[in-house]
Amino acid sequence: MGCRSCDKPKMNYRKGLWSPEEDQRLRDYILKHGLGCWSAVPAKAGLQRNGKSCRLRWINYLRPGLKRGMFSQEEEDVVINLQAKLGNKWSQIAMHLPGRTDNEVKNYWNSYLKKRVMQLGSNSSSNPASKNASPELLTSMSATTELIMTGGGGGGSTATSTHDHDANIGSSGAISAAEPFVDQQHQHQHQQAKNYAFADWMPATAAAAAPGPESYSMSAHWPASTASSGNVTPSHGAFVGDQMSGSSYAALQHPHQHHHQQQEHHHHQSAVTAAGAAGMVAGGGYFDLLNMGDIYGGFTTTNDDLLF
DNA sequence: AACCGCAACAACCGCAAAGGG
DNA sequence: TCCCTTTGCGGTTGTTGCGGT
Repeated sequence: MGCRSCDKPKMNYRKGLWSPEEDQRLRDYILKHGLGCWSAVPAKAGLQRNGKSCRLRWINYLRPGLKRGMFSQEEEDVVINLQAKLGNKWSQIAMHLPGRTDNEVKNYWNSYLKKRVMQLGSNSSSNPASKNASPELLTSMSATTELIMTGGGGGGSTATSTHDHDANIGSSGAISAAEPFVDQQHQHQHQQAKNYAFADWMPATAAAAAPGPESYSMSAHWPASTASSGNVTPSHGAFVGDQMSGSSYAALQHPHQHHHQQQEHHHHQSAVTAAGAAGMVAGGGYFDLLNMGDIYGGFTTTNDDLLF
């Protein structure tokens, strides 16, 4: 694992959000050279980031094949089930969700699912909707709730560690997707078609059709002034690949209502625009246009083998 | 209009495992 | 076998923007 040939002088690494330029550099470098020694990437790619940051950025955001957008009902159920069975083993959970990263799963759990599970746990006796949930799911959810409850009350959005409770989790086995969980509470804060379309992967022509900061997808945190500076030339494409067809991810279209629709709209309207230019499918899973076989040839990232 | 609380999520931090010299 | 470096993972923090008061 060691990579002594990659030794490099210490330097002041940049921190914080990635600029489009940095993304472009990293992406270009990896597409050209493939994955290798992360610690060498910053220097070779001309980035003032540390390798760790580059790796994280690649895995969580730039990597082709990532599915952005709302979690489908199936994905949600898988997360709930696996969280109950495995605890906070986000990387393992993410392995069952092609296109999702552990960070994304973790964030989704911490910001939404955990509360929902807790809420469900407290309402399950009186909530008629719970009757429609599969026994397995309810079991797992109650188990999850128990784990959370024993972890301490707490509110807020701060993550509460629930792992290392694995021993308490029901044993047996096979992880099966629960039946669709009809939940009236699903008029919830589920993320409505986020559709941040991986827009920076879109072809330049498509990007040109969706000009402005909006075309920079979710790094939308990046100041518009920078993003729209014109220095960035997105050169990638978003597409809904064959990976989607025939899979349960058709369910990405499920019509969850978003409690914060306006907020989501604000956050992601840009990408919708971009996606419109690049071609998108309702429900919003996005895959890269590039030939994944070419790109993934030498990749060893955690979920890669599951993606394609 | 200003302030505050909250939600969402990107990114950082620290630790442990893995692997080469 | 030990030491050092890299990588992977999970927890946590920081940033941004919205809604409510």
